[in-house]
Order: sequence, then C-alpha cells, then structure tokens
Amino acid sequence: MTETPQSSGRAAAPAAGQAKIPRTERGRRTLRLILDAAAEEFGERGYHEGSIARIAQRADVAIGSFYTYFSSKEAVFRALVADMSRQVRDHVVPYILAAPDRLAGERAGLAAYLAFVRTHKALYRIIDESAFVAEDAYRRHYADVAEGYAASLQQAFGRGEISDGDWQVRAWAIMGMNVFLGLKFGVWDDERSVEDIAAAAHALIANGIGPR
Amino acid sequence: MTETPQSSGRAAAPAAGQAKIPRTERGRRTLRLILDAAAEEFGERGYHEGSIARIAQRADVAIGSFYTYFSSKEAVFRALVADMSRQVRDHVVPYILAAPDRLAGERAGLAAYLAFVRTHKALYRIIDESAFVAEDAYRRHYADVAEGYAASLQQAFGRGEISDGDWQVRAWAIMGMNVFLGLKFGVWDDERSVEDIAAAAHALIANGIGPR
DNA sequence: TCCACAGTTGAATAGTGGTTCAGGTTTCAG
DNA sequence: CTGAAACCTGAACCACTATTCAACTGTGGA
Repeated sequence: MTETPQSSGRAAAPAAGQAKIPRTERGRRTLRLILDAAAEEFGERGYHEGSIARIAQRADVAIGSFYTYFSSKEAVFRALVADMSRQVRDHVVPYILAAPDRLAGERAGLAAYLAFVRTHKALYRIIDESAFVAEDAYRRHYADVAEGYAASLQQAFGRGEISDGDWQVRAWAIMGMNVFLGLKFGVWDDERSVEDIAAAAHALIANGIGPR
Repeated sequence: MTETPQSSGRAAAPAAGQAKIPRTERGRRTLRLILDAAAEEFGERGYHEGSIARIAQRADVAIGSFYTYFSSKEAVFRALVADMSRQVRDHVVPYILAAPDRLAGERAGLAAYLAFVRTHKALYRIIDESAFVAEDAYRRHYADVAEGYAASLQQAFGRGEISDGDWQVRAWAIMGMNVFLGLKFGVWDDERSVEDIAAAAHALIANGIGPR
C-alpha cells in the first residue's frame, strides 16, 4: 500500500499529446519529478483523494509548474496509466518469451507478474482505478493485453504446445485469473511464495480440475 | 450502463448499523426509494460523480430525508455494496446447486452470472468501485465468495467430481476468470451468447489448455 | 555577453456538493 | 381524539481543491 514505484528510467513518454513536451534539460527533469510524485500520490491516496497541491509538494515544484506539463488532473492520471501499462508488459513479457514453451511461459510469466506487483502496489491500484476515471484507457489496457494473449496462445497452438479452443474466451479468462491472483497474493497477501502460486495456477491452466 | 436494478424485494438489510431503521411503514417506503435511487445514481455516474442531491431528487424526497436514513454518502454506498453482493450470490448459487455435479454447476453458474450481469450493469460497477470507496467492503465481498468457492470445490473433490489441488489458488483463479468474463462479455460486449462463453470457460476449467 | 523563450511561482479565483439544522407535517398508540 | 415520536423539508453553511494568471527567473544559442 505504501510503495514507491519509480516511473521507469526512460524519458516518460509524451502520453497521447496531453503533456507539453519540455524543451530543455531542466524541463525534462521537472516533468519526471512530477510524474513520479503523481504515481506516489495516486498510489497512496487514490485519484479523488489525491491532490495536485500535494503532488506539487512531493515534486518540490509550484502548482503552476504542474500545469505547465499537464492540462489537468485527469491528464496526468492518464499519462500514468499508459506508462504503467507499458511497465507491466515490459517486465513480464520477456519471462514468457524466455520459457521453453507457452505453458512454461505462462507459469514464469505469472511468477514474474506476482513479484512485480508485490514491489509496485501503487501501479496496480492506479490501473484498476482508471476504470472509473478514464474508462477508455482502462478498456484499452485490458483489450491490448487480451489481444496479445490470444495471439500468443494461437501461435502456441500452431506449434502443438496447447490444445485448440476459444482464443478470445481463453485470453480473457486467463487474464482475469492472473489479475485476481495478483490482487490476492500480490497486493493483499505476501505470505505464500510466488512460485507456489504460479505452480498451482499452471496446473489449473494446463490440466483443468476435471476428475483424474 | 443505463440499467435500473431493483434493490430487491426484501426489506433492505440494516447494513452494518449505518442506516437508521425506520419504525413506520412510511419510513420503510422512503428508505427503499432512497436505496433504489442511490443504486441508479451511482450505477450511472459512479460514486464521485454521483450526488446526494440527485439521489434525493430521483427518490422524490428532500435532502434532509436522506440524512434521516444514512449518516453520509459513503454509508449509503456501503449499504448498496452489501445488498448487491448478496443479490449476485442469491441469484447464481441456486444454478450451481441444481446442476448434477460441480463441473456442470460451474458452467451453469457462469451462464447465470453472465445473464445477471447483462441485466444489472449498475450492480457490477458499484461493487467494483467499492475497491476505492470502501476497500474493506470490497475485500469482504471477494473473500466471502472465494471462501464459499473453495469449500464447494473441496466437497466436490470428496464426491470424486474433480481432482485434488490447491483450493485457495483455484478459488481465486476461477473467481477472477468469471469476473473478467463478466466484464468483457457481460458489461462491455453483449454480442456472444452466454451459453457459448460458459461452454468455452467450462472446457478450460475442466481440461485446461494442455496439448492433446 | 545578451536576450528571447522556456520554465517557475503561489496567491487568488471559482465552482462544487456534502452536511447541518430549525422548524413544519404525518403517523399511530393509547 | 390527542400528543409525542417519527418523519420530512430545503436553504444556507462551509470546507475543499482544481485551475488561472501576471510577474519573475533560469537557460542556452548566437
């Protein structure tokens, strides 16, 4: 709940034309400070409880500077959602690709996801809250992930690694599974090891729960 | 998005001591009006965009009357979450119990759930938003469902209907699956038939996606 | 060195909407 | 019938905070 997610190293993406792009080094530095401060603020207090004044304070800039880079409270939130959506992806996808096959990748990906969530709880909260602050951004995030998932599964089928089936339903189902396991065992409960959970989920996805 | 969920027939439960219990028939009628109005308002506009004044207007009562029954905006929202949590359960559980075995029940339950969601989109939104307005209520809702799920699965295992496994992980995984399928194919997308989706999900849960 | 533009500042503005309250009306037990 | 409790009313209060803006400062190319 009280995490401190860095808004990554890369120069924070211009985020769909909402932020004014800084022209000097000083400007880039300030924008980064504001984005990180916003991530902390919204992560801890949520969108509606979070305040621009407090974001500015955390970033050690004046309120006016905030409005130099973002046209509104919602704009900075949207920028954050896009940024974090990318972060999760960039972190998890390599684990899936590195695995010997898709099923093993599923397991490794979930483990990586859980570990990432445990160290980036603010991120999780921000993406979820976007459903009520910037619904289009929320839908886009999950639609994108689901699409990638479905494509990846179909390719695995082509390689004979998994059975045939309904790719759309499978993608959304597995995605939902992972999100809820992340919520329960990543955000809320740190007790069990991520490998344990990934193994159990892997067994479920691979073989189902049918008898014998 | 523009649904009109009835707050059920029963005298709306006193909801964790927040609402003052009406002593006369008139009072009970007014409380019901307010609860239904609140469900509509929050369902359409969300918690933060929703206003007490508009709830009172929808219910055809004065603002002051609202505060006769609820001590705050949050209080009425909490009452709503508890009420709706119960509604979903009451609607879906019978379908699961009526099925010949747990696996068939899973399929019937999901179909019933999807159909219910399609006619109660406000309900869905309210429960989800509670994560950011009344986190404890949100956690309780899902913890309760997961617990019931896990117990139900274990019993099915005792009857030889499903394989052995990690009940906690399975419960959260399947729950997440259902929630996301409900979001995608219930709230967002009415195109595909609920039976189709339930069948595909059933296949996934029963046999997994492993090869052959 | 110089200056035009990028960046910074924070008090003031402006709109919002939850909550209160003092007094009126309805209900119903006795 | 009667009065005390229950219920209803809605204007006014008040706290809160996103956003603006006019003046000031730093930066870096020429």
